[in-house]
Amino acid sequence: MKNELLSIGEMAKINNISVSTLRLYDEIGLIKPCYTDKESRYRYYNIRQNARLDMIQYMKALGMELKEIKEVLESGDTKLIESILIRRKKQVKEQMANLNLQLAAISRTIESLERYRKSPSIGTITIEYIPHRKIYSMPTSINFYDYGIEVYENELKELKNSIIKHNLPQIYYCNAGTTMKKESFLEGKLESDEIFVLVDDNFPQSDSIKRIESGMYVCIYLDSFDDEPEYAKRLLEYCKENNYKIAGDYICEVLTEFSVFDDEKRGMFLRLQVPVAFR
Amino acid sequence: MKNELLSIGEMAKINNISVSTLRLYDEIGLIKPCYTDKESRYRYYNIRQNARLDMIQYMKALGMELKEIKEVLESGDTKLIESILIRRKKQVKEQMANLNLQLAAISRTIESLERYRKSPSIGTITIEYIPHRKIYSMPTSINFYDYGIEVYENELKELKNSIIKHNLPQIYYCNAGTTMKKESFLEGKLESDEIFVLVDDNFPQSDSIKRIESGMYVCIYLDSFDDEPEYAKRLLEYCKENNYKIAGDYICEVLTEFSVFDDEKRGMFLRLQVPVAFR
DNA sequence: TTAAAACTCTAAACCGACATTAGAGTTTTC
DNA sequence: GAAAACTCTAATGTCGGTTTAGAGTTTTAA
Repeated sequence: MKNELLSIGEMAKINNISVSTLRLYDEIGLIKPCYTDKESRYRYYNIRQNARLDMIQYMKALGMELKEIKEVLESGDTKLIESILIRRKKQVKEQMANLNLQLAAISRTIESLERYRKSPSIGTITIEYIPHRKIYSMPTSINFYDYGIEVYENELKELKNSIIKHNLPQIYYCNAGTTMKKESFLEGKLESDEIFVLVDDNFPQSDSIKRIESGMYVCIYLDSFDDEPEYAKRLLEYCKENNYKIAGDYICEVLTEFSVFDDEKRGMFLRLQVPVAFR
Repeated sequence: MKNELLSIGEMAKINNISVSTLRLYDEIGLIKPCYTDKESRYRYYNIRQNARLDMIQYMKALGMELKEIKEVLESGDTKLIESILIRRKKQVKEQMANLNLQLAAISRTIESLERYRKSPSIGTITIEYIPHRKIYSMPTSINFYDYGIEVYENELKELKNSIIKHNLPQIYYCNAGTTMKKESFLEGKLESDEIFVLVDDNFPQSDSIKRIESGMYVCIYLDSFDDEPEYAKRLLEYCKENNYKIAGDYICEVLTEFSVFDDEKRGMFLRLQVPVAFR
């Protein structure tokens, strides 16, 4: 085999890279053809240049930027590569943590959509066992039942900002809800107590994390916040009629939220629930 | 709290988003301000629009593209979201697998650089225990010792292409090496047998994967392929002088490769090695 | 030798999801 | 009423390429 020159196409082919990428690398000075015809401006490479191209591709595979690769190749400084790689390692770890959260959130969302499709119709009352849950919560500063949706939106924003401020993963910001003290519920008053988002075990521990115990709940389904007062009343009446003993605080839980139908209103699927004791 | 209008800046602030992003979303029709002043063209939002913006941010956090989000919001089709999310889930899993390989490769590279800095000087002969290794290998079709570096480069390319063709992770393409039969080595001939890359346990099983057993090796260090014949000879002589019994095939291993100093030659750190038996 | 096929050239535009900038106009605050 | 703070549009930059158009060059086959 002779010391042949390779055209850009040949060089591209044996290196599994595109011709335009090779031209780009020439342009930014990452790897220059060993010979360029002065007339035709055709680029010609040498098979020995594969070494450099391999190195470039390897560093790219490690996630380094072209600028960094160029710097490293120009300086010939192994300390520089090392510092870049150490930085990159941290980055990759962060990315992986993010992807993990994302994957969990995607799964939750798909499940939530499935549940939505198979859920009972509006107004249905059920008695369900609900496993324990974890919530990230904040006490409400105003009783939004006395005001409109705007106040609720504000409270929700504050909850979200609190998550952001504490550098916690924002991806749980679906499946929100509110609670109300058992006493208020029993009196038929609507008094918000706290606002929350459901989180899972991946969520970092903090003071704002509470556990809602598992148990039997009497539930009613609805699809708009506006109807909450009416449906909460129905729920209470149902419990009284059946002599169920209410064992804890009332929860209004967003099962699915897709404001896809209306620009301004939250398109929702809600479940109001109170724990009941049978003994 | 009144039904106030929010300026773009206020809207941006409460939603932890930039003003320019809000303008972009307006432009592409993802979320339009509920009112635009006809004179000043100032944009004004309503706090109830947070619902839609939240939804957008949530879908973005799930890794959906703006185009997809727009489609979903416009169609109001939960089936569409689901199909997008299922696709996305696969994507995320692939990305995670890639990042895992990348992380391992970065660690290997950092280690390799460290080793390079602490390694014995060129020509040093050592007797080392080397743990077992796994290699992805191909028999050489030409004895490149009889030809130049070009032939070696070609063989290396073929090995790489074989990895690509079989859809195996390319990131192992560092730490290459060659082997030679024990008999050839003993006769002082240089006859390449196979060319390989070192892989780890993450690498998928295949017919081309071989195991090199752990054991005691007599090694010599060098920094250029050109010197291999001479150093291989020294290694053989050393073994003979000390009456070491050569117990297996000769290996030429690239410990560190950084062609950062020279455009055309592989800047390398090599270790020639033969297993020896003491009993 | 010549025509066709295959290749290569430069320069510019495109991708996505924004960020930035310039220069002009508007609203709020003091 | 002035200054500060905000907002507007339109254009440009970011990264790592890919694509395209239109022109020129090299190789292949007849």
